[in-house]
Amino acid sequence: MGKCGQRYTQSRKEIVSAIAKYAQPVGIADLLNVLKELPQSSLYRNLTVLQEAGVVTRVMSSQDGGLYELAERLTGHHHHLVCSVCGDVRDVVVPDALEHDLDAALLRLAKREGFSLDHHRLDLIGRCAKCS
Amino acid sequence: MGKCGQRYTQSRKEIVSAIAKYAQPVGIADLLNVLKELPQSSLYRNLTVLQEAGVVTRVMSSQDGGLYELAERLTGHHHHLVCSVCGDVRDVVVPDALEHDLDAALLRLAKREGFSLDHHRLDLIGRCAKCS
DNA sequence: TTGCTTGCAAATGATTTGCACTGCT
DNA sequence: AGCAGTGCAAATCATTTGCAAGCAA
Repeated sequence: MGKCGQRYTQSRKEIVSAIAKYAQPVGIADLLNVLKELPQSSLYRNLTVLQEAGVVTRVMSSQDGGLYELAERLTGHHHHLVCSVCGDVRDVVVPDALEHDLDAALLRLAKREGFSLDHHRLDLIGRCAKCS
Repeated sequence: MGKCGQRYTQSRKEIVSAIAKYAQPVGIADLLNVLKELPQSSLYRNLTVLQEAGVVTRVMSSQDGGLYELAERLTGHHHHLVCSVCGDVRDVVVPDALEHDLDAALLRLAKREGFSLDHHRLDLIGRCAKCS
């Protein structure tokens, strides 16, 4: 991992690969369930470290308890389908053309507001197939 | 308000007008600070009711503690500039043309995924003028 | 008078932290 | 040796809830 003194320990590897196994953001409970021997305090601590290291990202869900996923630089840029009924979150990729137009427009907008844009976050809210 | 048996009580009016006074999403702490005589349990309870009544919306912030704002049907559709340094959230309106294209594209996308789209949420992440 | 509201205090649940200990390097 | 990582239990913070009393329709 590197820069500072963080080590890429066994636990951290396991956490990352556990998250990687899912095709969508994972909650703490699920992770604990998979990594049975890992105490939750360690999970939390490691997730924080991994976040700072830019390896994982925390996704805000309306449901309590945050969800975690691999950082975009590992998975590619994507957005989320958020089911407002069951709280399920799934990844989607929007067409490049749209993404491009969006970026251009948002950059212009941000500039006008004196805001230095880093990236954007786009969620589609609605009902998943199950909850329709 | 109406449909069910919810009443538009004094406290609720005060909460709504307190939120309305801000030009941006407000945190619980700020609200309590303005509505000094209101116990926080009542604040929480009333915010929940107001949310269900479609009057206020809860905005997820990376910082702990949610932020609240008036529902879009009262303020108009808008998005957020989120400062990743100080956590400040400010409203922005994006050009109609873009909004329109976005909606069209997202609707198509959602349909393809078997997801029934209700609305979208778009945040611009970066640094506000102060934190640049 | 029936049912929604309120306050208060206590309960919850998610996340964080202190501390002593283990393990890399 | 010296710093980073770990477990556990206790602490913290935001939010929720039970209950008895107040108020509006």
